[in-house]
Amino acid sequence: MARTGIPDIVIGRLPLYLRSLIRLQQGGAIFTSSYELGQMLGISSAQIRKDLSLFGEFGKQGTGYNISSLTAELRRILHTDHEWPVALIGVGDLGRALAHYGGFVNRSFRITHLFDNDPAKIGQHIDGLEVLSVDLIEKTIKTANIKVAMLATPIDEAQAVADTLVRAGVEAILNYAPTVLLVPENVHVQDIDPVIHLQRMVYYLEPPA
Amino acid sequence: MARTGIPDIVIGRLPLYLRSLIRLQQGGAIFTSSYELGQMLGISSAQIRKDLSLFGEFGKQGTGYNISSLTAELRRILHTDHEWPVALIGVGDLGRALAHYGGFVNRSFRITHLFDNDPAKIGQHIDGLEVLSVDLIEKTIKTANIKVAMLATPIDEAQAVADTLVRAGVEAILNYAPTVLLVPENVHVQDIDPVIHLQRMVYYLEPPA
DNA sequence: TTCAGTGTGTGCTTTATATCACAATCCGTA
DNA sequence: TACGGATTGTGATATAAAGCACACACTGAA
Repeated sequence: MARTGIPDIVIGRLPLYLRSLIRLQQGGAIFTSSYELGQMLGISSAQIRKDLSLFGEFGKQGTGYNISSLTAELRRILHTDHEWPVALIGVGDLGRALAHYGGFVNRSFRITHLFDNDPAKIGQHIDGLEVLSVDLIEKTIKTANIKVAMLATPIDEAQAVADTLVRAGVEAILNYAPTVLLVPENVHVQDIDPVIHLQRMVYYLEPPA
Repeated sequence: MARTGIPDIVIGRLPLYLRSLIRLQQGGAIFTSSYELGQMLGISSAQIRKDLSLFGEFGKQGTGYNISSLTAELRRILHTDHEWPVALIGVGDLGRALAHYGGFVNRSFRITHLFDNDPAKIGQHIDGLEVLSVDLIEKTIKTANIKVAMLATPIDEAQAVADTLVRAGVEAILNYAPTVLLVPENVHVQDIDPVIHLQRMVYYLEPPA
C-alpha cells in the first residue's frame, strides 16, 4: 500500500471515519454507506468514497461498507491495529488528567511511562505508574523502544524536552505546550492549544458590548 | 472589515501569528518580518503576507511589521481585544485541569462558570468558583450572556449538554468529548480529541514488530 | 542626494482539494 | 430469471489554497 503520495489531509480524516464506524458498530449496525458516514461527520459522501479509494476497494455496490471489515482496514492503514506505548512528560494538572483518561486504551494507545522534573513528583505513583525523573527519559525510552510521546510540560521546558525525546528515538509528539516545537523532518508533531481553537471561533462572534 | 469572504483556513492561522508575535514581543523585539514569522511557524512568508493583506496593510516596505501594532490589529480582527467569559461543563479530571490552567486569562478568555451533574461535585469550589448543577446551565448562561463554552463531559452526555448550551445562547463550543456534536449553523464547534491526533501521526510510523 | 539593501503587497501561475455525475455492480423480490 | 432500488469507485470538472516573483517603498549610510 502506498505510504506516500497520500495527502496528509486525507490521513487526518481517517481517524474520524474510524471513530464514527466504531460508534455505528456499538449501535449494532453491520453495514453503513458513505452517505451515512458523511451525515455523521458533516462530510460529503463523495469525499469519503474518494478518500477510501486511495487505499483500496472496501465497499460493495448497492450495499455499502461492512463496518467491521472497514474498521479493520482503517486500523491496518493507520497502524492502530496494535497498541502503541506512550510516554507522558509533565504530570501537572493536565498530565494527570491525561494519565487518568480512559479513552486511550481501547483506541490503540497506552501510557506506559511518566516523567517529570519536579522532585516532589518523582517517585509518586499515578494509576500504578511511577513518575520518573526527566533525566531518565533518553535511556528509558530507548530501552522500551517507545515512539510516541505526549508533552505536557510548561512552555519554557517544552523545546528541551522535545529535543531529548527526539534523541531517544521518539517520532511522534503530541504537544500540549502552546509553542512551536522544532524537530527533525522525520518527527511528527501535532499541537493541542485550546486557546488557539477558542480564538479561531470568536472571530465569528459578535464582540459583546 | 470583511467578516465574510475570508477563508476559514486563514482565520485558523491568525491565532498562530498572534501567539508567535507575543513570543517575539516577550523577547524584546520591536519589529519582525513575514520571513521571520514564517520561519518560526513553518509557513511561507508569502502566505503570511497574503493572509494579512486580506485585512489591511499592516507592514512597511523595507522594515516589516511593528510587533505591537500588528498584535493589536490581530486582536481586533479576532475579537480577542477583550476578555471572553467561558463556561466549563464537566469537572472531571480534564475539567479540573482546564479550570486550573493559567493560560487562558492572558489570552482573552476566563472561565467564569463551572457545571457538573454529579451531586458530589456540585457545591465544591475550584479556584474560588463554585460548581453548579447542570440544571442551572440555561438560566445562568443566559443571564451572564456567555457565548463561549468548553465541554468536558463524558461522551454520552455531550450532545445533551451541547443542546442545552445552544438553547442558552452559546455560539462557540470547544468540545473535548470524542464525538461529533450536532448544532445549528450559527454555532461554532472545535473538537479536541488527542487520540485523533495520535492516530494521525502513527500512520507515518513503522509499526513495531 | 543617491544608492544598496531589505521587505511589503499583489497579480499571476501552479498545485491541491473537493465536487459532480454516472457506468457498473450488487441485493432482494417475485 | 429479470427488475427496481441502492451505492460504489472514479474520470472529469470546479473550486480553493499556496507559491512565485517583482514593482514599489522605506531605511540608513555616504
